[in-house]
Amino acid sequence: MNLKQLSEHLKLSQTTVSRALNGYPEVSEATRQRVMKAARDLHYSPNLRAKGLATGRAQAIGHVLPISTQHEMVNPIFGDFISGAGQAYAGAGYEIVISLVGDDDEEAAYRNIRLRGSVDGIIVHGPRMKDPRIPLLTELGLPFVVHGRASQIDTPYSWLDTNNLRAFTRATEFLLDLGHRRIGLINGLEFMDFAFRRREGYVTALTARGLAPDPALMRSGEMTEVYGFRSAQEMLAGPDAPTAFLASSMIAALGVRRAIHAAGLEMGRDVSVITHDDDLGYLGNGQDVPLFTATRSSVRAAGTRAAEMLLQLIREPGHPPLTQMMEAELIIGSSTGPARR
Amino acid sequence: MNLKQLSEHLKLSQTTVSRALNGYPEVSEATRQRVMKAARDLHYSPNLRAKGLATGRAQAIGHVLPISTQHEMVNPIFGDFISGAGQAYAGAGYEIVISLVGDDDEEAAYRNIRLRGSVDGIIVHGPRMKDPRIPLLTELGLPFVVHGRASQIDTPYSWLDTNNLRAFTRATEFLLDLGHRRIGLINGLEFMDFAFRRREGYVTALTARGLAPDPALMRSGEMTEVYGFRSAQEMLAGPDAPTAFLASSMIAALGVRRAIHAAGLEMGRDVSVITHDDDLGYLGNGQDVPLFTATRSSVRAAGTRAAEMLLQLIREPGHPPLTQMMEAELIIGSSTGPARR
DNA sequence: TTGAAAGCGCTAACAC
DNA sequence: GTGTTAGCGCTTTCAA
Repeated sequence: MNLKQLSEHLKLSQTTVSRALNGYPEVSEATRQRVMKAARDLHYSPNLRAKGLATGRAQAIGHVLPISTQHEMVNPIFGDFISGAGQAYAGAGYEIVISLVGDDDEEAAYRNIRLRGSVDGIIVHGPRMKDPRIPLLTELGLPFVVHGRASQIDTPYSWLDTNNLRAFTRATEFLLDLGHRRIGLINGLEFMDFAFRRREGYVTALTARGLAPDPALMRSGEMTEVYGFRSAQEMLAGPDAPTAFLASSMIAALGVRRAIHAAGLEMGRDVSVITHDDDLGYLGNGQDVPLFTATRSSVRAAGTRAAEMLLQLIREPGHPPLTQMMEAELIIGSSTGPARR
Repeated sequence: MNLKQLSEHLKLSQTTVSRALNGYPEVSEATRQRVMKAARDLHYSPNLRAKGLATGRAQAIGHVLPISTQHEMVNPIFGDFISGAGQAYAGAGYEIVISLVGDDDEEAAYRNIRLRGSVDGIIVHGPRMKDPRIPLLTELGLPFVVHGRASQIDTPYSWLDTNNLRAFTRATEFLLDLGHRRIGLINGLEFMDFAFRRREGYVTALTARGLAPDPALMRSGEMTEVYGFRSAQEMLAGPDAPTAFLASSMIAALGVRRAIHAAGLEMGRDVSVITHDDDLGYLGNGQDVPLFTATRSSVRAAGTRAAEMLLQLIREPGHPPLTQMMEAELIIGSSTGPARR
């Protein structure tokens, strides 16, 4: 069933039917009702491609996932984020288009997204500290919102981010307050902006207490379990081993726990661990588990919010950039208890 | 830059340019080269919407995620699966469209996907045992491939699935061989097909050894850490506590480990745990961690394969259904060691 | 308040 | 081998 068929069925012109369906004021209320009813009864659903061609709007939002040989993992929160975003799009009649972009031909890929015209705006995922996509997209004039930030870019752009610096500052302070002086940092890849900011938070807290950050206690890598295990194992084997760890992901923290166990130590007695867990939001309520967390529902909320921001930018071209900071919750469970030092 | 402009620039008709670009044989090689070069130089990229309108093909594949109030989590492997699928699509020039479908208006949603014409085929995620989407899509004539299966549906359809039954049969047998007789099953929601089959595997292995499955040792729920913790805690507190656990997800297994620890027991000495981990494929190599695993790369491979299957079905309408079974790897690490009973 | 007609960017008969 | 022309399904002037 297409517009033409529907209009013939109703003995009206396509124009009138189209107007009735799209809420134009000039159709009489009677016709509108009649059209609406027929559309429903006959299961009419407009062809988005045709509509897009005619209007120049795609009625779709692109979510771009950078796929790199250096960091192969797709962030597991992606599903939750997109499900939140989907909620915002659904109301506005937008579809979601996923684009996977390798780091080899990044510029061409984004230019093509623009030229192909299949999206009206995009959400940029996984920003690096000096992400070239931001000036590029600005130049291309394609509305976009970054999920995260790029610390080394000064020109204004729209973003929504978790306060990673503050989260790690607080976590570090918490451990310092418990008396820890040697705290291992098991961080993500630090060319990724979120990881860079987390380290900044860690370093900030240490230096504020007059402690010099020790490079031997800082690791940066792709956050797998094995990475967490090896990093913690090396630190624990070294001279002046850490009495606490700050892990940038639940998975890496799993490895850290295993290393602690393998060293014959006990979590919460000999060694404390705090995890930042926005990469596994569905952990539950974190009961008894010490962590900073962006829970599933907050990741979803972030997705919805980012989508709303983007839709606003699309609706109002020329609108100045929108930004939003989300604070991470700090949940400290019993097993963090003061470590024996 | 569109076709018209490009053709004017080249002083050729749109037709010829279109043919040259799309590999039709009737253009002379010289013209084709000239056209290709100009297209590259001028950053020409065809408008997919217009192309789709003209051809009737959308050049896009839909991935449909069921969003339910009963199981809110988006499977974290989704990102990896789609990144694998994306690779297959990229080569064929397809885009990825994500649709989130609630369980309230499922039928209407799928009908609309069909009518809107924005995808040429879909991948169905998260199948339930008797999933109504399968007969519906068959009726609609929209090519589809199910990621997983629906045990209670007999009519043939295309699917790609992990051998969950076999994985859990083997895991259970492994524990039985170690001398365990009381094995707790921490399973996913059993109206989901994967969870149903996993229980079948567990039950099969027990009964084959003449053991009756004990309902007190079987749990079904959404796989959070808290769920694993509570389930294991209850079982351990009961009379005749289990000496081993089989957990359907890494996250739930985390909770199980915590419950074991809280009960004053030790993993690998008092209690063994095996995890099926296709929901967290990026765990690493599982070294020292006992688990069945669909690794990140295998999840990705599954995505690629499912996509290839779908593309074939789209290319050859009327092709009989394709099916593919993937075997889970069994990785047993040292900490599984025979339990003291 | 309604309709006729042009056009969005592209493909595909059908000529030549 | 290349060009002309008529759509694909919809929106949007312009006219009535």
